[in-house]
Amino acid sequence: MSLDTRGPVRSARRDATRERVLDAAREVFAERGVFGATVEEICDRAGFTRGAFYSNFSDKDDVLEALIAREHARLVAYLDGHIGEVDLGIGVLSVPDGADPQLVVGPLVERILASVPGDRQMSLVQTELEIHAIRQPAASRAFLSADERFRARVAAFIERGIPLIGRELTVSAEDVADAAVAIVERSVRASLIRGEDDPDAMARRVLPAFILGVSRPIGSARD
Amino acid sequence: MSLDTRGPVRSARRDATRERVLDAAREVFAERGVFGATVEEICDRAGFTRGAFYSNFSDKDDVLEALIAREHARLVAYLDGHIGEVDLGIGVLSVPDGADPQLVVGPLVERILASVPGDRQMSLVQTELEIHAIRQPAASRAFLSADERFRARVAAFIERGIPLIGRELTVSAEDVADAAVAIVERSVRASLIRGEDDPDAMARRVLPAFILGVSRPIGSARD
DNA sequence: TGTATCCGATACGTCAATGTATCGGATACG
DNA sequence: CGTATCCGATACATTGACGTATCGGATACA
Repeated sequence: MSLDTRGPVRSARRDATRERVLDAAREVFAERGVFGATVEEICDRAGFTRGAFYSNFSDKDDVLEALIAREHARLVAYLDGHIGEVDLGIGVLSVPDGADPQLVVGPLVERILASVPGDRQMSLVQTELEIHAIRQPAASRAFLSADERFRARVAAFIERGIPLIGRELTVSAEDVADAAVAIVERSVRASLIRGEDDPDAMARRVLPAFILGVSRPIGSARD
Repeated sequence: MSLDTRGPVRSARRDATRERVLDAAREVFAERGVFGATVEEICDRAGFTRGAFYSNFSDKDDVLEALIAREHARLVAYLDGHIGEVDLGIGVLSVPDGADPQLVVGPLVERILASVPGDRQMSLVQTELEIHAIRQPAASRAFLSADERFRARVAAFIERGIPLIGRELTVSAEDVADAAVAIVERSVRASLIRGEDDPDAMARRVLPAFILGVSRPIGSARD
């Protein structure tokens, strides 16, 4: 009469095949879109038959949910890791009072961009998950709250970072986060569309000016 | 032995049903994605049977191509019309030398945003067409060049507009165009995801600061 | 080593979507 | 008013994707 608290089944083998299926699902969702993806193609790419799939997931929506969770977890882990690094960077950069702000912001942007994954599949999956959330809000609660937390994290980072370069925001950190993310994402997508090599090129050129535009030197209050 | 120069068949009736099919295709591509869309659903929404469809288009790729062309034509027409209006607006706004730039840029941004269509279906279709171009570059030459021309037009508008408010760009007009479009698009999508009412809210708050950030008063040259 | 359990593979029925071939009503035209 | 043409509807064969039921090899454990 063991209590048997097992919810979803657990085993090394099972976890491994779930991972392989999720990897494949990521590819297929990226290339074909959520609705265009077929269970069959996911299985092919994973090197399994559909038997394996249905033994691990109930249907396409189920993998989608699992994938959203995994993507979010990865993204946050990635951010946390690299934003840690960036924080260190800012410490190193710390501002000689009255220095040219361009010269401070440039390297900072450089560091941040270097820590952002800008590959094709990432871009496609994120976009696909986002527009799926617009199409099917009910089916994407997970994405919604994940997105919210991601945004909060970026905003918090900005809020902490700006004072470290001797400035203060003139626009809410959330809005700055949204806009900055928008610029980076579009930079990546534009480079993919136009077949350019450096995904961050546009962001690198624009972000410094943007950051200066939404902030002012500490103490120079207007309004 | 009439020369018979007719390329694609033309008739009022034919054109009308093609339009209805294209409208339906737009809906379905928006809601299901290009790969997820089925000819059947397009026909259902258009109120036709598949017979009508195959009499007018050879397959899904064919409608897609036609839709890309139509969307681009519409967008450009829309831009031309409304950018004309905005030009007038700038004339009216023209700057009292040395005025607070915020006060000049704010209303300008307001005008521009008012002339941007930010509805759900537009946002979904544009995004879908864009990521389809990334997935299938070969199949999307049309979108590619259309996108290029659109971008050039926005850049040209910015290049003309900035001096009219007494400033000059410190970043290329193309980059500013890319980033501004990115911000507006994300503003719309974010409001859709979060179920907010005003699609342009974020853009309205951020764009003025952005524009000031990528420009400087004429004559205040640095570098 | 023997045995129970797990889990991926195989096989099957079902259904939806495709594209073609054909039909028939409407429209254009003499 | 009659006839030819156009074009959307109908019918059909085919394919591919789905989900279930079942089988059998591998792994875990005594």
